Amino acid sequence: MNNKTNDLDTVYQRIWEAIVAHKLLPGTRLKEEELSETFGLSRGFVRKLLLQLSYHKLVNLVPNSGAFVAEPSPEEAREIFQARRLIEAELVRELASKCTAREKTLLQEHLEREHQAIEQGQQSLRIRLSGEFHLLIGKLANKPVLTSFLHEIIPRSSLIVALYQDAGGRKGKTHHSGLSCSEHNELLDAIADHQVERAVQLMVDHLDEIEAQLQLEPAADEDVNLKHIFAEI
Amino acid sequence: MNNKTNDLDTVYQRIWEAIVAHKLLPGTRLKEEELSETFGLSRGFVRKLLLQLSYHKLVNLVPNSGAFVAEPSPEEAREIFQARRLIEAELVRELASKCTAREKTLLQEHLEREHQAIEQGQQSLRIRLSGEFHLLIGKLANKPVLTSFLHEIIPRSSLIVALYQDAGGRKGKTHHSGLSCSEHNELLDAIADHQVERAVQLMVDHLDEIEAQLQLEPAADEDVNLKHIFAEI
DNA sequence: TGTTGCGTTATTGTTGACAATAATGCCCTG
DNA sequence: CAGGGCATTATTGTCAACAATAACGCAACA
Repeated sequence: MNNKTNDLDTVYQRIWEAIVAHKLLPGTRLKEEELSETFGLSRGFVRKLLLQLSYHKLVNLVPNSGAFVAEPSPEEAREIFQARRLIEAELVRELASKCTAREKTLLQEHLEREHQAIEQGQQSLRIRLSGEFHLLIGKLANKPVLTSFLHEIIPRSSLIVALYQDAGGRKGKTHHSGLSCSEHNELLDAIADHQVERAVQLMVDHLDEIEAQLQLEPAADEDVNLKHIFAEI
Repeated sequence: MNNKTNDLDTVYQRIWEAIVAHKLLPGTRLKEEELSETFGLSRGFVRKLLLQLSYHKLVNLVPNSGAFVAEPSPEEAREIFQARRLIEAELVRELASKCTAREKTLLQEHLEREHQAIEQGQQSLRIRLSGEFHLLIGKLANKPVLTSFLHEIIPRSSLIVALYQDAGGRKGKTHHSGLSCSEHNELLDAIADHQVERAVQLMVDHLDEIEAQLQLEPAADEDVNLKHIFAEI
């Protein structure tokens, strides 16, 4: 029962993967004691964990009530992608302007791992690596502030993609893993070749592509709306 | 000794004002027990408080060592302003496109309070209100994600301005309060008149103006650098 | 039968005591 | 007298018991 790897980051990642893999559905309540005995952590640690998850908007922390895995709205989803385009375009611009051979290698190695994950069918690993590619760009661009913003929204992006990609009608498109990876490859080439504006455009297109594959209908008018309507009091 | 207003937000704000007003100098250690008896809070609360301050990068939380008020580097300062230009240009663009009469009024009322603070010489209030004007723009633009980013960097901006504005040579420019406020006025007019690109330009210029008034020399080579140099181990 | 109020239970929030750790100063030794 | 190790002290980190709160179900009444 007790895995050896019970530090905060590991558990954080396990929960994150569970959420993204739809093992934990949006709205699910995460009870402190339950988590605490599942992972063999004290309740204090679980509390910290939930706090972190809530900072990243992966769970909703309601005072005196509990922690629930987040269900980002379509509006939220759209704004997340707007923010990503804004920030990542800038990061790519910076990196493409000054990308060294060493940095190119690092990006290539990362893409290689992405590729392996796809071949071996490790879906949740693939999603994580895909996100981390974008984070790596920010890191190499040497822009800690903008990159920290990315750290906040990329996990949310993953949740959004998991939620809206083939949630509704399931219109044939199962996974776009290969597409995403090839787009990453193309992007890397442009960055390494210092084709600044082309790289920027590729990044924007890439993000548009991901967003376009989501089924972001105007928002279902369920009973949930009651809460939203009266939340402003 | 025990003020009535000892909730978390209030204390957070008091500490923030102390930092920005240079009552608490960068590098100062904030001992948990000290804060706890100063504000009549339990150590647990103080811990939460410090955690929040560290999320906003106003204090540096070193494990097993303590909390120190942050000393943002010139590079950090520059990136903060770069990020602000990026984000706030977008927010202004959104708001200027769809600014209603009611929103105009809200902004005007805010500027009025700013004006009063200047007249009455309430410096720290003025700084806070000035930041809150920018946050209000984000809020009215109805972009929670981008606005949450602003919430993270505007307090840092205030700290940076306090640190670098008349820190070094003190070259005659004491305060630019009036300037900043008049720029806010001009910006408001452009937004309310739906002059989108002009408003965007005014915002960028405004932020440039603030940054230009800072003395961001390459970084003072004090003993502090030792820490930075060996921090990468 | 539907609803309102109350009592019980389950869950979160807080606190204070204790453990672990790092800073400090002292003493002992070369 | 300088340097290194050790003991002391000050400070942070953790935990477990307790308090507060909200969810739930039951029962009484209209």
